[in-house]
Amino acid sequence: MHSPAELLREHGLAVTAQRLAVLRAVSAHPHATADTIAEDVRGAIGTVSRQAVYNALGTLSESGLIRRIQPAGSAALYEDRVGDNHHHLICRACGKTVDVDCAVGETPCLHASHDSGFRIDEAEVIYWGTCPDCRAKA
Amino acid sequence: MHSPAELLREHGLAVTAQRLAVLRAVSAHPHATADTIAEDVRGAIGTVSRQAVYNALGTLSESGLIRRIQPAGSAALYEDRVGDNHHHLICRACGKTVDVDCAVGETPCLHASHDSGFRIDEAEVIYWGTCPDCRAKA
DNA sequence: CCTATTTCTTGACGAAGTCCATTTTCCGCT
DNA sequence: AGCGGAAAATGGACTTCGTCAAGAAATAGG
Repeated sequence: MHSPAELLREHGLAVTAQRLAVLRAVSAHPHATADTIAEDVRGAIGTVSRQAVYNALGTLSESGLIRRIQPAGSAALYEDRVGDNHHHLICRACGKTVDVDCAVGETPCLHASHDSGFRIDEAEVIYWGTCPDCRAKA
Repeated sequence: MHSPAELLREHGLAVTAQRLAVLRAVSAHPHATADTIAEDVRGAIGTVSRQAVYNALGTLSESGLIRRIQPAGSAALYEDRVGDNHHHLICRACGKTVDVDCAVGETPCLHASHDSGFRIDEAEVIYWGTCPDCRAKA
């Protein structure tokens, strides 16, 4: 088992209160925006600059400790569920975002029909629809 | 065969020089940004307000005459290839975007493993990778 | 404990897009 | 053709999300 602090060190990152708080916040609020994360972090450690939050989220994403998703028409969202090739289902009406496992198998759509010579490293899948609540309202 | 003007009328939209020019521009530059479209339109009809371009692109997208894709880290792109469930392959380095047909079949990933009660209307797939040119440079 | 490096803070800046009030254009009707 | 109401375009201010950059502070390793 690794503590969050150890996790950071293993990735060559300095351990700071801000980063730890960001990690915790992402874990506590899956699919939250940078803004929401910042608020949570402020509640936890008093004050953080917006830039520190963006830095932390960016660095942690690059290190693979968290994952960033950027759905059309909204700010970027962050989650701590990484390494398991899952996708997202987003409500067009209210923005509610839920995880979905891939329908097809291990690495679902990881192979395009024709790769045009590209070296593909990720297949990003977003399902768009209407959530039960918003369907009820309509 | 439908002329562009007829196409607009059929969708209950007024026919304006701006819209026609936007349609032509999208057709001429697949995967272009609103900005590029605006420039092309200016070359064609002299002058357009930015807002008119955004309006046209938005309206045409809603009517299904063009399609908008919003890749992470770049402005929205527009294309006129619609109705054939195809996806996109984008180079992380240079942003080059190419169409790919779905690997799995007709409506490829259109069914998530568990829909959480959502009514899903679209599966958006973006493959990320490195294009041949950028691989050569590296 | 001391220094070099990394990280955080602050504030200005930038891109992409939206809002809104006004003017212009389109389109069905006569 | 000409007219009147609806739809669309214009121009400009404004938001939101995010980046850049310079200096201050905290971290890590000897």
